[in-house]
Amino acid sequence: MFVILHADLDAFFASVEQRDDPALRGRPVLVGGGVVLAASYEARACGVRSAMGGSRARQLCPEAVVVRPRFAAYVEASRAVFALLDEAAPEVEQLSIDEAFLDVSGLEAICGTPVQIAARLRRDVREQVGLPISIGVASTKHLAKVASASAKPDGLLVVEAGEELAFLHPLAVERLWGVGPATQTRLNEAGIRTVADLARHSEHALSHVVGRAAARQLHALAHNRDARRVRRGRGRRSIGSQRALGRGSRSSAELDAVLVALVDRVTRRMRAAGRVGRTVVLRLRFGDYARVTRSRTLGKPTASARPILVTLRRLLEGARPTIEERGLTLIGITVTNLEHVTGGVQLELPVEESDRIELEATLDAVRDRFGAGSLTRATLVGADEELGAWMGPVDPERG
DNA sequence: TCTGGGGTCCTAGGACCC
DNA sequence: TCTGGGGTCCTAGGACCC
Repeated sequence: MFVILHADLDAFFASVEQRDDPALRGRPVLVGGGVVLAASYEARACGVRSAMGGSRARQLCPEAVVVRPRFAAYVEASRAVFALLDEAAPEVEQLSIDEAFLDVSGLEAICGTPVQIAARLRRDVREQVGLPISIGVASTKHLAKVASASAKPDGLLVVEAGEELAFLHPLAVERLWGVGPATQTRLNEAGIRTVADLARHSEHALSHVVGRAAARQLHALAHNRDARRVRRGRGRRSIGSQRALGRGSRSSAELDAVLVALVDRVTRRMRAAGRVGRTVVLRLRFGDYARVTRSRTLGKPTASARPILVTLRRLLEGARPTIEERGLTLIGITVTNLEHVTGGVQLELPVEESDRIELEATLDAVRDRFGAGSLTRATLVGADEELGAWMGPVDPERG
């Protein structure tokens, strides 16, 4: 039985602004003018939500103070919080700048009960970083995440062992992680409104409503089956950058300059991270807010600007008629199919028995010893062909 | 609701190979 | 000339998350 904490800073960017400027405390604060990146709880009381357009937000909450985002301050605050999280548990999985899972199983003798750990963490973050943080405690990741959302703002919610389904089933389906507007609409149209409704349907029946993969996930979650473990980051799968262009039309030279700047930014980040990528994606948004993507896969992975830029220019050229017709409001690029820069060592690990638990433990030990990003490829060579086929699902490439 | 900047994962069709 | 089944890779789009 596991005990998992989900820790989530409340209205993170807005809370940092209120911490650093006493004049903002107790007042509705919006971070970001064009689009709301974060809204303080005072602003949320008027109905403002993050990702809302700035004009709509000011209409709902005319007395709100709008501040410019200060990303450096948020990164700094996040680092300070994660330093405390890392002290609180051996296994910490960062989900985003303001959110993490902690595995506190088996720490009772040393650190106290999970509730004590969570309470201490909340106090430390408040006293040492000056920010409110909500924590959910439960036996699975998913439930801990739902619990922390229920605990907000500045709260602690524990779902006791044995009480999981009683907590989960009355909730509306959109409270589940992975159910957004589109899935919610489909489920509602099928008469499914609560998690209990979801639990009454078979996985097969759900697959007709939301597709196979989503059905499998929702069915499992509705029965509180979630075997995902807390683990340190796997390393990113893609690196990208984008730029909104506003309404006015741009010359080819201007568009090319934007493209060059984006390629420069992305390839710098790739080199800094020691990553190379094979697939280049051009992302465009038009005047009517329709979006398209165009992609090309290169012969070999790279992090240098030239081949990536040349590829993107060709893709952009292909889209020129549409751009001229509808106007362009956003250019984005993404490099995916990332690999780590090769070099380093190759290890050969003998596998004594055809036991995938053993093998996974061995791979985990390699990650622990050399870092999560160290393991880029595992080739399984068996004494007979059975082994390779049987071992396939282990999927060690995901290191 | 009139729209930022990052990401992740899934689906589906087509090309191509055996 | 017509016909299988399975697998992988690529491309495009969609949904979701913070």
